[in-house]
Amino acid sequence: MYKIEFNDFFTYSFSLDCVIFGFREGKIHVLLIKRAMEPYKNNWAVPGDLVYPDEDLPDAAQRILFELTKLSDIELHQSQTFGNPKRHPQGRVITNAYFALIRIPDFSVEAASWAEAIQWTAVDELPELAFDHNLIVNSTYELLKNKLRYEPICFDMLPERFTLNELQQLYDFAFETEMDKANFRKKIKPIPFIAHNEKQQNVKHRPAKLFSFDSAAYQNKIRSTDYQFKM
Amino acid sequence: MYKIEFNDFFTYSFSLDCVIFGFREGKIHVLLIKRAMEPYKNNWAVPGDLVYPDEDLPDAAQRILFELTKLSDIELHQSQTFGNPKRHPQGRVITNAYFALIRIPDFSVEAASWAEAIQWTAVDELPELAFDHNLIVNSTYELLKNKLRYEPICFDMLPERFTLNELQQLYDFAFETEMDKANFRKKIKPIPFIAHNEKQQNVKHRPAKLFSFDSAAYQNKIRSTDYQFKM
DNA sequence: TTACTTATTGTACAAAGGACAATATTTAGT
DNA sequence: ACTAAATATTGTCCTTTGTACAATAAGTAA
Repeated sequence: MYKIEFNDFFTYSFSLDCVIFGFREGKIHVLLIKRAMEPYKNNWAVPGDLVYPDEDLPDAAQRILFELTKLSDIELHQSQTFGNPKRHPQGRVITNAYFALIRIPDFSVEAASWAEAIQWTAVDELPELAFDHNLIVNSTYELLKNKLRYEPICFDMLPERFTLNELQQLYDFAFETEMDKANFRKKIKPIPFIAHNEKQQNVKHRPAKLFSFDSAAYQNKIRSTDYQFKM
Repeated sequence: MYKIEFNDFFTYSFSLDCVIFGFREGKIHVLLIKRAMEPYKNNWAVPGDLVYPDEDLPDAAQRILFELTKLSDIELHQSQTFGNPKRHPQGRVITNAYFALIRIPDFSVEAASWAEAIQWTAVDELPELAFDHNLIVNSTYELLKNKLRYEPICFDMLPERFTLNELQQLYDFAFETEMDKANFRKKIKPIPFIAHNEKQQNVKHRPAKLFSFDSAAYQNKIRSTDYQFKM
């Protein structure tokens, strides 16, 4: 295994930053880490690492995500590349952003050795981040919002079983809208769902029905018809 | 100015490839260069170059485009980053693709010193290209098709004055459709055009009227209404 | 003047989208 | 058991958008 570290001779390198999104309490959140070392010690940042010399980018993304969250087999999406020569105080580091969508309750976040703390932060309440990470997160969030429109990736953030209102909350937050409930349901009609004989628990009003995204039926539908996911 | 070259000690580097699109004879074309040197000597490739150590990516893209086409002030869009460790036979070269849209007749292409030949090739007739350039061109073309749907960038490829049929030909080619002429015109109604008192020349039938894209009116419209370009 | 070719506009119907009302199912309190 | 309160879910009307296809207009070439 390679071991790469910043040192006095460091001048040119390539890194990969993971922007990890989740959905909680009606808002899309990003996983942030508090840096335990210089530069930007004690600042919040998104988890990233240098890419090994013979490592492919998707592999590096999986590795970095796993090292941080212990999650594997997560679909990772390439975002943009950021290469401003001044973006890293210690030298030229071109970084490639990837993003992943996960279910927040599915794992417990723990600060890894090089991180002092770790936490989920709502994307509309970001603090000032290390390096150009505000730019990275915001650009990637724009990309996410775009993908939410044309790909059924919202289900990677929602619980496996969710209510249609939770689904709408996600879209209302992302698109900054307040869609009519009835019209929202008409809009999502073409999406294949599995309706469960199970209802919301612990609410003090009529509980909503729980649904799952029917991935198999979706794959089938896009293959055999000219259906195109659209929100 | 920096001078960077491949040599025996070369192991790790960062380059930028420009995918330059244009529209001609009803088809979207890509500008290809025939390499005059190893590796992949005599193979076709998209123009690219190494990024200077203190050069920002948009600057590098402008420089490389200018060196090749002598065009400046062209809007460049970032595409994807390709980092397979085996993509370059002489070492690890991570490359970032950018793309530009230009009006083919607006300049004459000339093979630069390091290129033996240069030519426009229709995107549906690409030969086998050097490195992973087929992957780069195809991925970037997918991105272009997506942007054509939501941004009025088609006008960067069309002549300043064009017929509505030429506009439709561009979209029909990109989307692999054959839209109804009448319905196409209804679809583009919201787009602000300048209608000229000028007609197509040298056609042996009723000549079509010429239009231009009204950029100022478009900017105004998206600012003051909730209009969103959509094809 | 006429045939031919493509440009441009119109009409009728279907599908999708939005505003808003009506009904249904729970919990909590009496 | 009954009622109020809260949210879930469905339905209706109407406007906008999309599609198929027909009709008309304006050039060229004999």
